[in-house]
Amino acid sequence: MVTPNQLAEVAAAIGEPARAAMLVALMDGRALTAGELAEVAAVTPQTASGHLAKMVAAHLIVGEKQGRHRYHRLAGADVAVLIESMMRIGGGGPALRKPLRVGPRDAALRAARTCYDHLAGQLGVRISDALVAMGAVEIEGDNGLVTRRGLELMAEVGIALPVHPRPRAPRPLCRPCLDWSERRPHIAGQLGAALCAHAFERAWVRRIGGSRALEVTPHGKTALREAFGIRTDG
Amino acid sequence: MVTPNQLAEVAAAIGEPARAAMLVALMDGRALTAGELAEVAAVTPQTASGHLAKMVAAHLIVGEKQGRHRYHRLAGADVAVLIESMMRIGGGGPALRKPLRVGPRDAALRAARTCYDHLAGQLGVRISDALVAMGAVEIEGDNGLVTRRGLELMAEVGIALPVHPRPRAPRPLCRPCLDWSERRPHIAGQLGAALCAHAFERAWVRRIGGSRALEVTPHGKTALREAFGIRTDG
DNA sequence: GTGATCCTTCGCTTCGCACCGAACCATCCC
DNA sequence: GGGATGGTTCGGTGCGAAGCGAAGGATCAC
Repeated sequence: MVTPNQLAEVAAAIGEPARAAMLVALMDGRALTAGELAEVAAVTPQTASGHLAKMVAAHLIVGEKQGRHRYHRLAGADVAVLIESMMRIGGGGPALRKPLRVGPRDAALRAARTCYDHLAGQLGVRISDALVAMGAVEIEGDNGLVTRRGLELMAEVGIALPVHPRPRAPRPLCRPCLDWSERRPHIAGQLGAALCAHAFERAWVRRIGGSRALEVTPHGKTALREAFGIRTDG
Repeated sequence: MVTPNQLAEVAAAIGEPARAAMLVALMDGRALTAGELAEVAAVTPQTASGHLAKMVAAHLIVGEKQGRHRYHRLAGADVAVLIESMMRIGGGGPALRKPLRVGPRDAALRAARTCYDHLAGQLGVRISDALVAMGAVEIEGDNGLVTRRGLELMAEVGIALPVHPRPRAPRPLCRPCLDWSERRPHIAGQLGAALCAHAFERAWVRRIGGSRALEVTPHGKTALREAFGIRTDG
């Protein structure tokens, strides 16, 4: 039998403006402190503490204590895609009224953004397409895998991946994630996270105004073309 | 800029036990009257009326007046997959604790069920695979299309589809829908709905105890093998 | 027409919970 | 040690919403 009450609990944990604001702030995959989350939600620290406890109990976020700070992040990519699909229903209007014009209206968000811990938007999809075309990864339906050639390529570029990629690992090496705006898969999983981290470390991309939107740096344009043959102008 | 408040509105519209129960009852794609929904939610009709109005305002369901009855159904397949993914988070526990064992625990639900208005579960995925193998449909990422050969095949089997399948129609002819338990795409859209309706009309399948779970009838096993070459025993 | 059924609107009560002030732990810095 | 900073716990207040009873359309059956 299914569970209507559990459904209500999860939804109720999201359905409050302050908590929703916190979740949106966590959508980029970063871990934020309780105080920072209190600020983005415009509530006092003690109120935020209660909200965070509720969301942890609902398995939406996880908290980790570090010194006198407590960092919170989304419990998983599942939560991120859940929230994105909810925003699509709420923002884009009903599917029956306006079937077109899905995705964020902000052009910058459509061009490039982070989705949980990996790259999304046109940039994410282009990288994904390029890796498929190069035979580095294979994507079929809901499953994805990194080929031997892909492992070599990542090593060349300098992206570290686990040496023994076990199947059925706690976190898959490569997993397709449906892109919100492009409606096509981009690469998530450990490979997606590693690519994203690498892009930040080498300053291929940087956040626009601390948001989820990204811009590709001039140096990044060159590096992306050399590494994966991707054109990012246009 | 993104919209935390719209997110909260949608979630709040789901996050109440009575409303969640109604949505779960509508998950099979049928349209239920306000009175029936009041019963499944265990509230009085006047309370249910208020709940239904809220969910209509949140674009989760749509209401249609017929005589003195008012039928309500989910606003779209988007809503159905949203609710399924929410139940996955709430029911299966956090993704970090038990990464395996996704999908409904009920074996019958895994085998065959309805998802909104089309077939899902092993049965749905097998039909989808068979149609792809026969060249009747093509699925690529988030897009799907019915080939000329597929139209011929449907005509042979006796499944009616719109004669002029316009691209960008208000509802796509064929759309892949990620299967909850199988984690692979099955066929939704108008073709998926037509297939499901046909399977019910010809008594290929029937509901188990009025739930979303389906069983394939002996006659259905034969018909599915003849029409699409699908084995349903095992 | 009259009665019955289905649904909605109105008024009211009650309960939950978001919010903050104050006080209380934990940790870091000096 | 003392002080400062980040978080949490504890009461208490107030708003909002879920719930039902009663009354009011709307539609069908006769």
